[in-house]
Amino acid sequence: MLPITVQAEEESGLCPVRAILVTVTGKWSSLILLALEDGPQRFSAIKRLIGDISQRVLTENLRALERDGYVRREVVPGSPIEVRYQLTPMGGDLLSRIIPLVTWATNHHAAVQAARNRYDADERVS
Amino acid sequence: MLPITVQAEEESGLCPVRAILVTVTGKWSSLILLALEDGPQRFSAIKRLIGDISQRVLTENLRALERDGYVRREVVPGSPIEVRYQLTPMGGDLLSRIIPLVTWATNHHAAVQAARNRYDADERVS
DNA sequence: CAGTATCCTTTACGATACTG
DNA sequence: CAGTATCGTAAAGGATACTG
Repeated sequence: MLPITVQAEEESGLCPVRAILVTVTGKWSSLILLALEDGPQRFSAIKRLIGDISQRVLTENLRALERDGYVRREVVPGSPIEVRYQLTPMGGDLLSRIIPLVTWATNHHAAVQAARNRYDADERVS
Repeated sequence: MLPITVQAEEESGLCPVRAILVTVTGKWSSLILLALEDGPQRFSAIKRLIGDISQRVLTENLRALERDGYVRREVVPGSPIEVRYQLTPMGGDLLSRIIPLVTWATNHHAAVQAARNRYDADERVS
């Protein structure tokens, strides 16, 4: 096993590593980080890239990512105003560990789908 | 940007890669996979390793992981019965992409905590 | 444009009790 | 031991309307 505490610490909330993973492994976080891979993007561009995320939830997630230091938010004054989001160095570093996972998923989604179909077929019988 | 569809496909549900990521990036999945890193474990051992997961939720998550082909469930008859869970080759392969992320989190949790403190302090002022 | 505010539904989860 | 069943709570998320 890795030298990390899988188990949460009872006294002081969560194991610090768990505290990071909770954010990173959220439903939207990795997708948002991915959307910033090629450089800064405006709010609306990120929303368009992901597609099925609501404005409210995107804002929430961007704030959480900003809070953790993965993303920087920059307001360009004007009317209408423009807000750019970009990866910080730490965010880029994190993304470089997420990308292998996404690549893996790209290469294995057929195998996973097959496994699901097999499982569901067996379920139907039993 | 990577050659994957960040955006969901409107017609047929989700982009297949997204369909994998939803499971993989769940709150518990990576922890369960991690608990199986060193070899097969019984249900109760996994539960003890993670600590703060309820029996119901652990069962649910193990079933999902089994369905996707990452984990194999094996019942050893007897009384009381024993159920072993172990990684499949595909599950082990997936875990090898998750571990760098966990290692990264281990090495950066202090920096993230500092970023959070900074952000929260600024919030208090504004 | 980039949010905020509000409402409402869905999902995830924990706790507890029970069983082969 | 390894579940299943049931209940209740809390968090996540979608939809819509409104604003500097």
